[in-house]
Amino acid sequence: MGESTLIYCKLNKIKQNKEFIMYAISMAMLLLLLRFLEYKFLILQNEFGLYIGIIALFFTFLGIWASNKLTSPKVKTIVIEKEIVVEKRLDFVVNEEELNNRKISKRELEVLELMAQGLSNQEIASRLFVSLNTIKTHSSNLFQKLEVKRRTQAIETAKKIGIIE
Amino acid sequence: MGESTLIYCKLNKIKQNKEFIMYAISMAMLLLLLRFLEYKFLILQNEFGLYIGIIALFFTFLGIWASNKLTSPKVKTIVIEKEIVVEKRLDFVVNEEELNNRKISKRELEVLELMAQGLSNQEIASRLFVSLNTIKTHSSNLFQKLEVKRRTQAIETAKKIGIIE
DNA sequence: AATGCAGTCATACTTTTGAGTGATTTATTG
DNA sequence: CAATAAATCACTCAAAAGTATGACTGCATT
Repeated sequence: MGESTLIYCKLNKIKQNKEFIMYAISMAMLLLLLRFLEYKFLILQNEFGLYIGIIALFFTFLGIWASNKLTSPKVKTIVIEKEIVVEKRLDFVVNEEELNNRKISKRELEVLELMAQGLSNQEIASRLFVSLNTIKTHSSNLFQKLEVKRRTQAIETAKKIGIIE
Repeated sequence: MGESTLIYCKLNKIKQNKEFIMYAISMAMLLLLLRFLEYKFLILQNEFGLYIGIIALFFTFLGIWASNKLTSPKVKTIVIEKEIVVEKRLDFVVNEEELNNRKISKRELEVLELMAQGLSNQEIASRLFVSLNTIKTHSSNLFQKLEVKRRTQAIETAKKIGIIE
């Protein structure tokens, strides 16, 4: 009786109850088959039936234990690829080299940025608290430095060479 | 001797040699222990030794089989996060919805694109083999549909709502 | 002290852009 | 067939953009 509780505990520990119940039933049937064979071929005496059963049980669980403990576990690996879209515009940095090469001043860059936002010269002038003529001068100088003729081209070029976002 | 080669073949088939060699050794020792017990307690006769061994082997492999076949495999889910840097310009698709909602025609869109490239109205007219006045009409209509006042604003808005690159 | 540069502003002038209006032609669609 | 939308063009007028030139200031470098 002490043995059966120990077996029960082991079964609990393994935690695959359903399969082991099925297995226990098949095992019990095999034992019955053996008992039947005892009488058929007169190989065993009655008093040794229990002993054979214990041997069978012991080696069965030894096999289970060996398989569970010494065998590397079956692992089914499912690889899920999760796509993460990275926005490119987040890490915008001003191309300092172009600014230096073309000698574009801070003020000119300011004007260029407001231009790209679609402001008129008058609006830029008001925003920066200077006269309309000053903005015209700045933009004229800008066009020369960017080698363009119009503000739309200036915006296009400036974005391409990376001096505005 | 036929038995041991059979066992060896089965062990080979299972392909977990090292653990099963250890197991085989421990099993052999247990059989020796049982043989020792045979003489100690006089439970078994010599002629049944082979029978006991077969029973032990059979139930051992039954246990191994049961453990391997009836055990559900452990599912290991590996989530691989795959970073995809999206070039904003590469996968550009025209926002058809905005075009339809604002009722911007094909020709107007053409003019808008050339505008964004920095062309003047006269240059656009020459490019499309139409008169300057036609381009003016197109751009005027565009500005109304985009709810802007200037071409620079038109470009800005058009890019934002995704109707041009 | 002299030089150079960025930033400012002005004046005069030309070109481009844009608003407003109206008209014609050509498909397409109900 | 009539209605509609798209595309075309013209004309006028006003506003904005852009060119060219010169000048003044403050600041830093030489």
